[in-house]
Amino acid sequence: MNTLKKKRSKNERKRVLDSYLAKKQLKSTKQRDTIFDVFFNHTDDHISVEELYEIVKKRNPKIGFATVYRTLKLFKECGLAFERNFGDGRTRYEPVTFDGERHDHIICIDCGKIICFNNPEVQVLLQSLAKSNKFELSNYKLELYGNCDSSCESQDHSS
Amino acid sequence: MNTLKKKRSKNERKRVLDSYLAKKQLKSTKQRDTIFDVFFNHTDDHISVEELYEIVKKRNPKIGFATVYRTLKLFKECGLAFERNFGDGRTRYEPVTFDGERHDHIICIDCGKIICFNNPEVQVLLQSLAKSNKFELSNYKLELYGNCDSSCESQDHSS
DNA sequence: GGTAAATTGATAATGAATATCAATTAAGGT
DNA sequence: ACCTTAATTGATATTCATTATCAATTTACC
Repeated sequence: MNTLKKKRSKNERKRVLDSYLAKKQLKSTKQRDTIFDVFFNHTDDHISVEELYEIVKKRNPKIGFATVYRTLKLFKECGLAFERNFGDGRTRYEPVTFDGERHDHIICIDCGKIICFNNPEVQVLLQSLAKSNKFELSNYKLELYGNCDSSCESQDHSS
Repeated sequence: MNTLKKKRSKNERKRVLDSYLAKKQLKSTKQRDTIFDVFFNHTDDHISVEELYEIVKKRNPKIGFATVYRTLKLFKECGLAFERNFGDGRTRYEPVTFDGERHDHIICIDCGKIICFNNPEVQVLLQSLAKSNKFELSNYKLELYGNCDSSCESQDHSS
């Protein structure tokens, strides 16, 4: 089931990309296909451009990093990827998920424990909030910070 | 009333800064005072370092931009300023407000326009969400990304 | 296959942020 | 007020991520 779902959204993504390329009179290339595969099959969220470049290079060492930059920007333009900036000075990208598969995080300030949650109520509220400000919501970033109950001082979250 | 409030939080901030300087054995300087005044009296939220530097320079042309960078970092360290990264590659700072005046942002992907909003409903919902995950919520980060209605392609957010 | 236009990859260039370092300045003791 | 020490400043150089440039290559369409 999980596999099926993955495959389906991969096809959906491919369609989105292809239709965007057609619309903008851009071309389908091997490099874009490779980067597409690597990016959307990568399990980690929010990968940095350089990390992605390193993986892509293993598949095809001839691909330059400028192309990776350009392609991620392309994915972003057609709504397939989201750009994130944490505090470390490098841009990260994450796949935009379809049909409510998104999740957000609660992070414990003391021990670094991270809990994922998926709350439709939040999504509805934010949607309407954007609308009342005349925005078409396409994504959002939400992180909760606080303290978890358990005695959690001992853990570390430095990476 | 508004003026009173401003004055009070300014004094509170001054106290926070002074006690931090004392604790860390740092020194009080004219440059820091100038930047302090300009930053906390500036009406715009989330000012970029360069924007702030331009204003500071008018008061004291001898202050270098490195000092502005360093001082904003200092404000951040002692909890007086938030560091924010929107998508435009430059770091922005905003004063940390006291007594629940927090606000969040909607950012236009195309033109970079930023709208602030303060929605109690969101805060209540997130509070209960944290609680149901056995977390004591102490802060959160929320940014909405989307497209604003107006023909925003023509706008520019680079300066 | 041929042609026009988009794409690529290597490299140069940009731009924000930080490091360096000699000169200056603040703070505390005398 | 002076002295001493250590922090600070400002000018400049440097780093590092990202973007621009451009000749060579590749794609799409006829």
